[in-house]
This record gives sequence, C-alpha cells and structure tokens, in this order.
Amino acid sequence: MTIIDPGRTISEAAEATGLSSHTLRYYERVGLMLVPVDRAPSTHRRYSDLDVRWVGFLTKLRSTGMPIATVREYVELARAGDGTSEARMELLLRHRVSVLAQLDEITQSLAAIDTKISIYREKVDPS
Amino acid sequence: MTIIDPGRTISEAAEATGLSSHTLRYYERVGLMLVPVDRAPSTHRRYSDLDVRWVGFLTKLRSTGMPIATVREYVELARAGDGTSEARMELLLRHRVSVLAQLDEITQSLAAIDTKISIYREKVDPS
DNA sequence: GTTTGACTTAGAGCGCCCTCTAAGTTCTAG
DNA sequence: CTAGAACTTAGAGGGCGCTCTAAGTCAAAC
Repeated sequence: MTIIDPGRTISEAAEATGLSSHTLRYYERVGLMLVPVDRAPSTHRRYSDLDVRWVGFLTKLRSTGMPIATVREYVELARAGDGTSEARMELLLRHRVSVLAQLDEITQSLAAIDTKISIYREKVDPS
Repeated sequence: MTIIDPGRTISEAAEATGLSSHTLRYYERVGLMLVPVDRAPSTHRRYSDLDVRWVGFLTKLRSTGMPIATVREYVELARAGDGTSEARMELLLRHRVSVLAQLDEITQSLAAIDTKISIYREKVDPS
C-alpha cells in the first residue's frame, strides 16, 4: 500500500521555506527546481517534502551569494545524473572558498565597526 | 609652515580604495562623502588621506550590507556635528546586530554546504 | 605645440533578483 | 449554490547599485 502524499500548496510551501509564492514560481521558472513541481488535477502546484527540502538547500546557496545562474548549473548537473557527482562537488568546493572569503571580509569589517563604536562609547560616556 | 597635500587624483584614489573612479564619483554624488572632495584649479578631484580613509570605512559598512541610504543617514549625522555622537553610535550598534545575524546565517549555510560536500566525497571516493 | 590619455558633467543604461499585475480558473466555507 | 480567497499564466515593473556614454576640458610627455 502506498500513501500518496497530497503535497503542499504554494502558500504552504512559501510559509515553510520563508520565500514568497511569487519567488517560488520564479525559481521554478528559471530552472532552479530539480524537477518540475507536481500539479493537482486543478493544475495547482503541490510541493513535496523533497521539493521543500531542496528549496531549503538552494536558499542556503543563495544566502551565501551564489548567483542564480550558478545554482542553475548545479541543478543541471544534478539532473544529469550520478556521473556528475564529482563536478557538483567541485562546484560546491569552489563556492566554499568564496564563502570563507565572505566570512573573513565581514569579520574584518565588523572589527572596524566595533572600533568605531568603542570610540563613540568613549565620547558619549567617558566613564 | 604648512605643506599643502596636493592629494590624489581620482584614479589614484580608485587604486587605493579598490573602487572604480565611476563608483567614487557616484558615492560623492549620492552624498556619501563627509565633505565634498577638494578640487585642483583644473576642477579635477583631489582626494586627501582623510577622504581615502573615509571611503575605506564606508566600504566596510557597504560590504556588511548597509544600504546606501543608511550610510547617508550616518554621514548626515556626522556632518551635523558632535551632538550626534550618540545617534551615530546607535546606528552602528543596530547595524552590528545585523552583521552578527549575517555571520550566523552564512555560518549555518556553510555547514549545510559542507555536509553536502562530504556526501559527494563519500560517493566519489568511498575510501 | 601637439598628441594621448585622464578628467569633467549629466544622464542613460544595465544586471540581478525579485515583485507585482491582469485576467482568468479553482478551491473552501457557509 | 455562492462568495471570496487562493491559484494559474505571461509578462511588465521596480529597487538597488553601480557602470557606462557623450561631449567636452585638461594634463603630461615628447
């Protein structure tokens, strides 16, 4: 016996992912979904748990500054099957380097901001 | 005796700050400089060390995601004089919170990416 | 003095990533 | 059965932050 998961509506998926329905449709349109989202007989989208989890991961790629075009490259590799595992890994490794650089830059900027703040603190309350 | 610093040309300032000349003019135009940049008799801009250092700091605000409009607010407070120290400090403190949140989000995304990478590593080279 | 490249301005254009609109269909509650 | 909310599409619109263009002036090297 197979229980067919009816899936979530787009607004439930939006709720679950923190994106808007508009953005979910947009992501699908530009080829960021691994697979076209299922449809109810009414043509309304039905998001599976897998879809939602994938959107979660792609949001992590996006939030670390991966351009949509690169996410799409990654997705296309993934769709091409198991033979592309190494290429996908390398893409993520390259991205990883850029994420580390971001962390470094932000951390350095934070230090400069903190220095400024401490100067103001002196000025405002020279205890 | 006062030695008048001739200042740097815009392209020297660009070199020094890592921004383009276009961007330096743009920043000035939208009100991000503390003071209008000096001019040579020829009307060409001459950037002082202070200008360059200020651009350095504003780049740190920008690179941590502070919108130009907020940088401008900060600049306007600074131009308004010493009485605004506390307001400037508070603006930076609010920004600091958002920078910490960014660091946190990026760090979490990095962890997810690393997890994916390790899965691929298993698949590619199941030593 | 002349050439070559850097500089000036105002304003247009662009790339990215959504975000919204319009017009129509479907679902849900009462 | 009906009202109203949610969904659909294709495509337009918008915000942000640059980035470039055009037409002209100026500087530095020869």
